Amino acid sequence: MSQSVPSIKDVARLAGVSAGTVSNVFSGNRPVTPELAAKVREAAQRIGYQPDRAASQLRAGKARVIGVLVPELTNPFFTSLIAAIEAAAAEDGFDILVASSGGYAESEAARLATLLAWKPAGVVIVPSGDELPFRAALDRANVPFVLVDRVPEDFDGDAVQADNEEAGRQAARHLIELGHREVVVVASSLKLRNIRERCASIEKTFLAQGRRAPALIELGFSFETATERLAIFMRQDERPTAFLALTNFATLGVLATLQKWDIEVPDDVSVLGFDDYSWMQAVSPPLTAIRQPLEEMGRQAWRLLSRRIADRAAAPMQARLACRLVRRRSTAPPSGEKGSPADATREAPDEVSRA
Amino acid sequence: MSQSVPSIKDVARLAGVSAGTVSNVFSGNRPVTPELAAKVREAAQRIGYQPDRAASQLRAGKARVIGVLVPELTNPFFTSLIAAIEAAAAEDGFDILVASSGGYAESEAARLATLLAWKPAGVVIVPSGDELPFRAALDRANVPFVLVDRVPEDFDGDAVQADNEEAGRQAARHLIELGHREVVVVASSLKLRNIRERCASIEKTFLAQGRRAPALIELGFSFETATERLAIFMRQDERPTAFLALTNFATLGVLATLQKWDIEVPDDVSVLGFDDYSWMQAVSPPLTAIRQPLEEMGRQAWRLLSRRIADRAAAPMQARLACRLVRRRSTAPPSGEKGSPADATREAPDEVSRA
DNA sequence: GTGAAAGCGCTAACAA
DNA sequence: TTGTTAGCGCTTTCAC
Repeated sequence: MSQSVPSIKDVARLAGVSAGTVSNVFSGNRPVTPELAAKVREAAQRIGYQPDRAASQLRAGKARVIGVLVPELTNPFFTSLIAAIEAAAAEDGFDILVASSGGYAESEAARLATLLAWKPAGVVIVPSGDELPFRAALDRANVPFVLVDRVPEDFDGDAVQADNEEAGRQAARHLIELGHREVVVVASSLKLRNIRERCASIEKTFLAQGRRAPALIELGFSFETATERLAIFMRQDERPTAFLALTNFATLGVLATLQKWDIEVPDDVSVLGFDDYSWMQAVSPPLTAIRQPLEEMGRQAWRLLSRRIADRAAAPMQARLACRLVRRRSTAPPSGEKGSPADATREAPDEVSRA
Repeated sequence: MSQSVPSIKDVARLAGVSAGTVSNVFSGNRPVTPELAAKVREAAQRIGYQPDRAASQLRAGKARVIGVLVPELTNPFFTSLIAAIEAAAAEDGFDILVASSGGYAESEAARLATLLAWKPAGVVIVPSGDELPFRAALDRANVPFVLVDRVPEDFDGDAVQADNEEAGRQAARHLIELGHREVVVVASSLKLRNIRERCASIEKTFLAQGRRAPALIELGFSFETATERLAIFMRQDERPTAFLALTNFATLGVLATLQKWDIEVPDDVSVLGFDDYSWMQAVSPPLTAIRQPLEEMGRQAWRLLSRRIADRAAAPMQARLACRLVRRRSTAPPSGEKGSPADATREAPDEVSRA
C-alpha cells in the first residue's frame, strides 16, 4: 500500500546498475551500452519511474523551465502569446510557469519574485506598464529575460513588439483612402508607449496627407467610463465618419456604444479595430482590423530567450514585427461619398494586406 | 563579476547564524528571536537572497506548485478558468505550471507526464475528451487531481463542471417562452458528454412542453465545415426560427453563417449562445447567452484540490455549478408573433436570470 | 563504459 | 531557541 514515488535508486537496483548509469540513460549525457540501456528503460517502465525535474535542476544547475509573466490571463492577446511561447518552448523541452500581475506594479514584483524562486532558465515578461520597477531584481537574479509587447523607450535588452509605427500608418492610410476626414482615434489609455506610438504614427500620416490630425480619446478600463466618454461623439453633428480603435478593449467599447445609440456600421460610421480575434469575423458587420502577429511574437520571444540562455553575452536584439490590415466590412467610404466598395468584397474571404 | 546566486549559506554566514535558522526565518516553521530574524532578513536583503523553491520542495517533500493541463491556451473558456485557478492558488502560496494538450490524447499524456515530473502538489485537468487514458499514470504517481468541465460518466474522483441539464433547460425554456417551435441545436461535436447532456436536456424540455424535438447539427472544428454544414438551414423554406448554439465556437459559426447569408438577427432568426464573453455584449445585436460561471469553477477546482492535498482520504466531491441566462437582444419571438419584447429591454443593462 | 562518492540548496531530526 | 548533521533525487567528478 505504501506506493511511494520511485526514485532513480529503485530503478538502479531493479536493473542491477548504478544510479549514475540510469541518469545517463535518461539524460543522454554520456553513452550507455544498448543492452544496459534497455534493461534500465524496462525497469523504469515497470515501476513507473520518471526523473524528478526539480532534483535534476538542483544538481545540474540547469533549469528546464521558464517563467512567463503577463498582466492578465483573461485577455486573449496575452493568452495567445502564452500559447505560442508554450508551444515553442515545449519543442525544446522547456516547461512554463505562468503568473499574472493583474496589471499592478506591486503584485507584478511579487509574482515575478515567486517565479524567480524556481530559478528558471529565463523569463518572458509582458510588463504591466512602461516602467520596469523590477529591473533591479531581474539583474540581481542574473536571469535571462525578454520583454514582449510593452518595451520602455530606453530599454537595452532583448525585446519583441509589434511595429506600431507601421501599424498606425496602415490604419491611417486605409481610412484616408476611403475618404475619411473626421476620424476619432480611441485608446484605452495613453500611458502605454506602444499606444502613443500608434497615435503618433496615425497623426503623422494624416498630416502628411494634408488632413487634419484626428481627435484622440482615452477610454479608461471599465465599460462604463468608456461608453460615457464616447457619448460626446454620438450626436449627429459631432459624429466623426470613422473610429479607429487602438486596442481590443477600445474596439469593444466603440462597438458597444454605437450599439447603444443605434448607429449603423459602416453606413453611419466606419470602425477600424486593433487585434484580430475570431469573433471579429463572425459578427455583423465583420470587422476590419489591424492584426498583430501573436504567434510570431511568441515564437520570437522564445527564440530570443533561448539564444540569450545559450549565450549571455550575445548582442541584445529587438524584434519589431509587422502587422497586417485585414479588410472586412466595418469600414467604407463616409456616407455621401462614392459607392461603397465594401459591397465588392462582401462574399470574398479575408483580404489581407502585407505590411 | 562572479555574481552567482546567493544561497542560504551566504545569508547564514553574513548574519552570523546557522543555515537552519535562516530557513526557519523564511519558512516560519519554528520560532526565531526577533533580533536574529531581523539580522537574517537584513542580510538576505543585502545580497538579494530568495529561498530556492525547487530545493525546498525536494528536501521537504512538500510541493508549492500545482499543474494545470488544458486542451487549448487560445480558447478563452480555458484561459479564464486558468486565471481563476491561478488567483485562488496564489492566495495560498501555490504557483501554477501550465501545459496544453492541443486536444490530442497523445500529447495530453506527454504533457501531463512532464507536469508530473515536477512532483506538483496536485493537478487540475480539463481533459481533451471523455476518456481518461492518463488515469493510470495519475494513479501511479499518486498525485491529487481534480477534473474540470469534462467529466466521464463513471468518474469517481473530485470534479467541477457546469450543471448542463439545468443550463439546457433554461435555454430551451427561454426559446419556448418566446414562442419558437422550429429550433436547431448547434454543437461543435457530440463526442463530449457535457454537450450531449445539454442536448438531452433541451430535447426533454421541448418534449415536455408538447413541442417537437429540435433538430441537431454537428459543426466540426473548422469554420469552413461549420458554415458548410449550416448552409442547409439557410434557405427560406428550411430556415428555423431560432438557433441554439452549445459552445463558443458553435455560436461564432452560426453568426458567421447568418452574416454570410445576410440573415438578420433577431428579425429573421433568433440566436442563443453558450458561454459569455465581453464581445457578446458589444456586438450588434448583443447576444443572449447561457453564461457558465467560469471564475466560480476555477475557485471550486482549487478548493477541491487543496482539500484533497490536505486529506487524501476525504470523500470525493463533484461540484455542479449553475449557469445563468443573460437576456440580450439576439433572441425575440419568431417573426409574425406578438410584438418584439426585445425593444423593451433595449436600453436596459444585462438582465440576468438566476438558475 | 561503468560504479562509487560527493554535493546542489534546502529542511527535519536530534542535540545542546 | 539555536546549531549540527544527515539526506531529499539527482548529476557529475574521479577512478577504474
